[in-house]
Amino acid sequence: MWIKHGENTVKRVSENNENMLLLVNNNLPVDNAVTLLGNMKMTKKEALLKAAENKVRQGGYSNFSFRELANEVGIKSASVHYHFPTKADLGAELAHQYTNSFLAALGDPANIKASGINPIDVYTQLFRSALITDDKMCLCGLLGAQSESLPDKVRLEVKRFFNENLTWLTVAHTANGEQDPAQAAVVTISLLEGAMMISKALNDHSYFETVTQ
Amino acid sequence: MWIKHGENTVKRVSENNENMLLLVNNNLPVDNAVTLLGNMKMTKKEALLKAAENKVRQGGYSNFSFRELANEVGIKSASVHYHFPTKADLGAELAHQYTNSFLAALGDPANIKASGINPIDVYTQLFRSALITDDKMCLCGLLGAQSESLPDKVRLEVKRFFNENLTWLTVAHTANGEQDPAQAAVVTISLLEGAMMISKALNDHSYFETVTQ
DNA sequence: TGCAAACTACCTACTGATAGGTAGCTTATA
DNA sequence: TATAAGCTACCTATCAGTAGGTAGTTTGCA
Repeated sequence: MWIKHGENTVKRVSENNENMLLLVNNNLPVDNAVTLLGNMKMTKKEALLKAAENKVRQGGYSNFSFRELANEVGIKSASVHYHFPTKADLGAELAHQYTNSFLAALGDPANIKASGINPIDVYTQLFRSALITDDKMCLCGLLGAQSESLPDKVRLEVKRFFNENLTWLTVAHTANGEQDPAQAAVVTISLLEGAMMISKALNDHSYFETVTQ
Repeated sequence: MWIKHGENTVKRVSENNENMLLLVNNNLPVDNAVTLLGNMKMTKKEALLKAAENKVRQGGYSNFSFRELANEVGIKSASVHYHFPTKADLGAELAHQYTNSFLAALGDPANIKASGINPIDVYTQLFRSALITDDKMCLCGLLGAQSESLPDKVRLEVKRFFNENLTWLTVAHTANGEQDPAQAAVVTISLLEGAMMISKALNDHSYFETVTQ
């Protein structure tokens, strides 16, 4: 079923899911076909990653399957392999993008400090919103804990998350005039990841607040 | 193959694993049949829990299967159900015993303080040996992080671990004359679990040492 | 004889993965 | 401008392997 709509073509993809509409912008490459999920516009690939993120942040790497993701996104499980050849590829790309988004949201610690704000407060706030807004663990925190059982390429991306975060925090603590910024960096990230873990385990965000206050 | 040996009967269990010997003490109830794993004497049930602990501390709750455990212990997967009706029962008992062993190893914080030792140092040392000696995560730390995806009875035991630990630490910090012992307790456990997570993720125990020094 | 602790033999559900096919679109060529 | 070739993003059908779990049976001891 095709509906012409200006420069776009809208197609109903799934018969048994009325919300699943494929919107093809005729000026865009086919590659950028987007899916309307409520108000969110995203490609199938993005939707798959988003669905996987939710699952992994609840129960770790083995908490998602190609079938589950496919059902949520409205395609068949075999088609997921078109976007991600193997599960490890999906996991690695997920951790990679998570790290990039995280760092982008943080911004430059020097600029933050220059504008009169403590970069450590910004860092803490990002962890807080990950826990409170999403009510979920840090993706790489959970994956880091189960590091030993991960495929190599996933473990490598998780390592990258922590190395990049330690670098950012070391710069931030240096800007704050800390005497041992590298140590302060490890303490900061340990405290936040740990507080997140306790809050999830006891199902009570106030533990996170107790630690960060 | 059975070998009489005094009051014991030794049986080779697995053909392709020469170390797997079943030692039945004829004076003990059959229930207490013990397995020789290297120098360790333990019942099949204990051996199953030990094998499960190793798996879970590497990759979480879904990182062990009845088949794997059975192979390691030298019985069939169906026989595991004799000791643990369901996987959730096994997981719950595992977390329960882990908590008990942990608390037993800690001892009484008041007694420790009375003998002139800082109980927080004892607590830190127990975490350190869990990480360094076993090269593994804290069982309940990993399970706590993936709390949302656990069966109810397992999640409950994990909660118990953290509640008991927070109680212990609050008593310890009170003995130390801390102004806010409850807050100090959450900070202590967050820091240690977090440091463990980072050390596992980056595969470098020195991060734990950096945090605890 | 009764019971603990295993066994054999299965089952259903689900896992990630592969092969081969197709509709609609784009690009290069004649 | 028409057509051939190739691409994207899916599809159906199927695979071997593994998951947890069950029913009924056997074994060796007390």
